[in-house]
Amino acid sequence: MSEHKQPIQDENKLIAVRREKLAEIKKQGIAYPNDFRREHYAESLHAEYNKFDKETLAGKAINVSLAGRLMAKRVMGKASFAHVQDMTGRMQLFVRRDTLPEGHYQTFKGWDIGDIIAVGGVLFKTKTDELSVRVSSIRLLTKSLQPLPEKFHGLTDQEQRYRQRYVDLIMNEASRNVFKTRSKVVSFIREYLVNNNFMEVETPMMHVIPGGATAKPFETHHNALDMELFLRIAPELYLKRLVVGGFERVFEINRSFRNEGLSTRHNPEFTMLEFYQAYADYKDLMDLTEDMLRKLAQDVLSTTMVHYQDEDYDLGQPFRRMSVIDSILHYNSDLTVDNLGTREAAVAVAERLHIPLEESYGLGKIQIEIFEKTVEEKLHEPTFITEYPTEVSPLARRSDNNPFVTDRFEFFVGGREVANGFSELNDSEDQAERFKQQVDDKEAGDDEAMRYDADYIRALEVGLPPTAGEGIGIDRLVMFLTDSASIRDVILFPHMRPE
RNA sequence: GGGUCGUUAGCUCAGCUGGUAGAGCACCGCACUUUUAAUGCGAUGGUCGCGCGUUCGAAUCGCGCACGACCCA
Repeated sequence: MSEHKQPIQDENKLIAVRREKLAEIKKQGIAYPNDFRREHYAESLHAEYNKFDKETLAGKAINVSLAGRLMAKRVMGKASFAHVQDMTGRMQLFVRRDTLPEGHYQTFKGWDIGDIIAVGGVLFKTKTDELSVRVSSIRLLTKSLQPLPEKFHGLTDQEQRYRQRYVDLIMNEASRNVFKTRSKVVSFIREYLVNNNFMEVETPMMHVIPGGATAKPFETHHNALDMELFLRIAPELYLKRLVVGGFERVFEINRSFRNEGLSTRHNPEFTMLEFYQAYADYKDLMDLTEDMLRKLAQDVLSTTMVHYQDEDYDLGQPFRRMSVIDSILHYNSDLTVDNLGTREAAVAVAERLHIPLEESYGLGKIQIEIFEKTVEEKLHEPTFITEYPTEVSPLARRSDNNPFVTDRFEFFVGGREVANGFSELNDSEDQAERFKQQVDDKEAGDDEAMRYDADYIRALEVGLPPTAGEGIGIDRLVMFLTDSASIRDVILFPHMRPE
């Protein structure tokens, strides 16, 4: 965004009035003091003292000091009520001329909604039994120049909520709660994995060869080295190098970047958990995922029942498990195994479903197209889908029973993909062949196909122990747990076009 | 990329078949010592997203553009 400072004559009158007040404050001394130290928070005061009745509370004479944003102000002549909001909640203030030093009440009356203030006083309960502070000292710490949205409707305009998230967070408790939940989700997962002997690591965000997923990368340039670099599309290949190095359980929670369209489910930068466990297979990870998500919900929501977009989901029940083929047959009663058994038959099915196909698509890719078109959105209850075709799984280990498919699963809930895991391909020769196939696809015009990563092959040649790995989209998981319809609602600063 | 809807005061929104731009809240002034969307009285506040066109006259009709929301691919 360009310079956003506006000429004074363009400012509206509300801001002009506040700027005049600020000028007056500056004239009188330090306008932005930073010597106040608070001792209390709204939420803990409510938790501790709401239970006492008026008389008991008065007898205790609890002195408190609070700071926060002035959110409401009701002046009734020589006394006023106000609400101050801190990071934990709100507290009502009872401000009387006669209990403040000379002149302070008059000053207070000139303050605006949105100003940051500090107060000191004694707790009491009003005649409606609301815990409040009888204010005996009051200071302005930061003058707010921008008027906040109207108190009743608040800020409802989606665009402004995303662009001015700071205002959204001031005005909308629901929005604050989403991001508090998000923070808890990440903390819980970190703790869960660390408790299971996983080690948190950080791997490069800027890649010479973008790998670990099929997606279009963002390109950038290193000036000193004069070379092209890519923002990572996944950390996968580096994390497996670490397993080669002997860190047998590693995880990373961080951003990846994909140069794709924006939608309610896609932001160009998004947060992924990836973790890798040696001497484990994809079934072990399904078990881990199920256990982790169940405990996550219990920890973060205090229940395994999740309400998402008008439906209830119970993460306490065992998660369903079915193969790609079985799921297609389950949701397409008109199809049989034979309809999916050969490329010709599958093409016929796809064409009937109006799925656009490319010449290069093999049977496995076509099966997945049919799966995505007819099954994915119907996978509401928690479900693991397994046996993904090798053709669409260039980094996954082939199944011992059927080399057409891999030891892979994806996890769906609420009709959305949330996790993707598999037994890792640790046969360096097979991996080299698969990279070559990807390179061929790329040359044939698939700009999402992977590149050949020779160092990764060398690492596999050093020897990757039998390992399983998984990625979980944190944004989508948080959407599910916070009943958010759009990924923008769970990203503090979602990508927007410049104003 | 396609479709639908939206953009009017700081915020939330009205504004009919084209005829001088409205409300509530906020803000400013006055009154008010237990209010909580405080109340009462008074005043102020607009590039109607941007551009072009039709018209005597456009917030309103048409075309284009920008930004956003939702749906579809």
